[in-house]
Amino acid sequence: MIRVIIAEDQRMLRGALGALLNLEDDIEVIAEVGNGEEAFKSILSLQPDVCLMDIEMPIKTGLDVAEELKQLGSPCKIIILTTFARPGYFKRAVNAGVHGYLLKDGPSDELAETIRKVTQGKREYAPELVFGSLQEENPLTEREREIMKLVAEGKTAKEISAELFLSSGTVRNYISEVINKLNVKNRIEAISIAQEKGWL
Amino acid sequence: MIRVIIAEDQRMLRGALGALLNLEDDIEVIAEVGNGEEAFKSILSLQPDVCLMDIEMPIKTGLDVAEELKQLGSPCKIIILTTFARPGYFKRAVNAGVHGYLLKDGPSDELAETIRKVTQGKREYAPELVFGSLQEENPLTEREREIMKLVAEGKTAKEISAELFLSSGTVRNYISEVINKLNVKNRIEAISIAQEKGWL
DNA sequence: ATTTTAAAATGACAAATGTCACCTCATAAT
DNA sequence: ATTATGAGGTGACATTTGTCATTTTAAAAT
Repeated sequence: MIRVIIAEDQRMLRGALGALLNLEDDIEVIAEVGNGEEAFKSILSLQPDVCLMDIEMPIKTGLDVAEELKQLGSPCKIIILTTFARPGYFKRAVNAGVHGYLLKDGPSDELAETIRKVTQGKREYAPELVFGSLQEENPLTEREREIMKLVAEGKTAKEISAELFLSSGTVRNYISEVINKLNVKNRIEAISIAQEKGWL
Repeated sequence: MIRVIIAEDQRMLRGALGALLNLEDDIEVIAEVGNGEEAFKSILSLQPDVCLMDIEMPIKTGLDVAEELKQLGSPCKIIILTTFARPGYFKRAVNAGVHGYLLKDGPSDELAETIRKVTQGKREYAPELVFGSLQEENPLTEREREIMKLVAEGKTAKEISAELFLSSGTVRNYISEVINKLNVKNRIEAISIAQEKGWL
């Protein structure tokens, strides 16, 4: 019997996946949790074979949990299940030694099969990620992201400069640089693109 | 036997819900589709009793579909299933005569029960929406929304004026009016607020 | 028939934005 | 010791943006 924990903050999906997996004779869902911290705790206490884990969850992300478990040398196999095909996420997940990385856009009927493979030590990654077409790498520096987030809230260069203890000229230089990098014509388009790609 | 169609663009959730509902003896999932247009077509051709429908889907939103079906006088009961508790969405849904409005954050085990109630003509709305703050109404006119959508893409007043056959001064007047209505200081903040409230 | 209202336009003005060339300073690399 | 490199800065300039008062026109409302 393969013992599984599901960590996913959207209740409807969590419940549905639980029901779906419980249909399989060789799989048993022993817990369903809604945030990263609970996931971490219940993996330690219940010692499941596999944890199906979302990335964006309250308190701790799934990647945080995976990294901490790796440090502790936990034998629990992690399968990341997320909406996001961002290369940054994927890279971090692979480094954290996760055994699977699936997309919520993928088919639900292969899920059980993936769980079985993973318990045998195999690894399974969504083909979209392994082959090309991974979303572009975030080209913005930390500082640029920080500033663009404030820009996206509608703050002016002057306000941002006061908040970050810079001159307003410097802020405008940063924004200008971002506009240039993203190859767009103004800050609003830059916001629009950056948000769409998840770079913000 | 209650015949159900599921319209949801996230495959994993769609598949899992399908499996979940097929467990019930009195419910049969006769189709699963991934966008609004397919949903519309298959409701007309397959004549299901109930359609479980997401709002944000490719091509057509679930609300668009619900409204068109109402016009045609379709007997199919619609249950909206969405992440978003926006009052604008909810109100539009009620006006379109939908029989249910559930949140993806809600429990999955009441889903089958809701479907049964709805087929009996009852209506079921997520309590978060019925009680508590069905807050602010969208204060923007059709024209203002149209312009703000373009503004949010980073288009300049001049570009928008060319696209809508207006003068750029008029466009700026509209934007100014929106900024005033939303009580913010510039177009970017206006975008930020309007998107947050789902007014866009 | 007259008044209201809404959509669209104009012109003028101050403020904010985007660009660019060039400067300073500290730290890392050679 | 010298050279990049990167974070931060300045000043100048042309555009764009935001505001406002005022006008025109057509469609509704009275």
